[in-house]
Amino acid sequence: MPELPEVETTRRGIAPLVTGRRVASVVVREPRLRWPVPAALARGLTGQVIRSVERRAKYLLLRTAAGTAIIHLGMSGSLRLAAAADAPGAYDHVDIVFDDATSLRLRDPRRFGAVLWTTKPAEVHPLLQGLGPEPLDGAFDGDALYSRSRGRRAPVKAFLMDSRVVAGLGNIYVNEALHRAGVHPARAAGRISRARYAALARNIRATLEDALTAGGTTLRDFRAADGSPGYFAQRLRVYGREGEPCMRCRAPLRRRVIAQRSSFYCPRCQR
DNA sequence: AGAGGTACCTGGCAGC
DNA sequence: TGCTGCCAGGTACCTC
Repeated sequence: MPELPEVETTRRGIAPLVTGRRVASVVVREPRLRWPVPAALARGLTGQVIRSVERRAKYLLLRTAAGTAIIHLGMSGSLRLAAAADAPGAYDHVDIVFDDATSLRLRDPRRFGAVLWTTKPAEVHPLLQGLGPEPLDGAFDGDALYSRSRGRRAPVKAFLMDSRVVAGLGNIYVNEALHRAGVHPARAAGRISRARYAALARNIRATLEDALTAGGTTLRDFRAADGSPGYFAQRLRVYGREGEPCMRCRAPLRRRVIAQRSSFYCPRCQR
């Protein structure tokens, strides 16, 4: 579920609650996530103070003096602060317990998420190393997309979902940004002009910022760290709206699988 | 190098 | 009510 705005919403929710707190223990009830939760996580985190909570793409980074915990929410993960008396549920796989007995609790029914530990700078971790620019950074613009896209015949939708091209864009927001920019999702990435990539970059940024303002998108079960849902689902222009009229031109929206994922678009005003 | 397919795992929902 | 089949927000990894 979580794309960049949901991960960032989570980060903003937990950062003030865990920054400066000391880890007393780590409880791993189910280590079988995307990758096994390493024993080094508990060894490394215990006794450490959380210095900051940062985000790179869809990865959350809990930084300490000894190393960094890397957390990915996968498709169904969520994080919240649990009280000491709060009994864990069946999908509450990992608790990072603080010295006041509250804990940062990872819930992940589908277990596509991950919790890893690195003592090196997180930026050089294999999962983070090849990532493209952050779409909300000032440095991200259409030229970054244009120059990488030359010669690429893959659909622009697949191109934009490649985290080496731009970090953190998932299926929902790619659909939305392409609609806003008037670009057809199946168009070959290498056959889009510099000017249109500039518009696309602007619309990627605007879409993500709007979603952040709304607290993310709750389609099924996304919840922010405080349990509140995201309200961006009501503002989605194309995602999940097959057959409904395009908000711009009233033509019926279509759904089609592109790059193995559902794509929603307007056949009239996306070219 | 790039493109396309597969795999991981489980819940929710539509349709019968 | 219960069963079946389909669908899902991510992404590493494999092959061609």
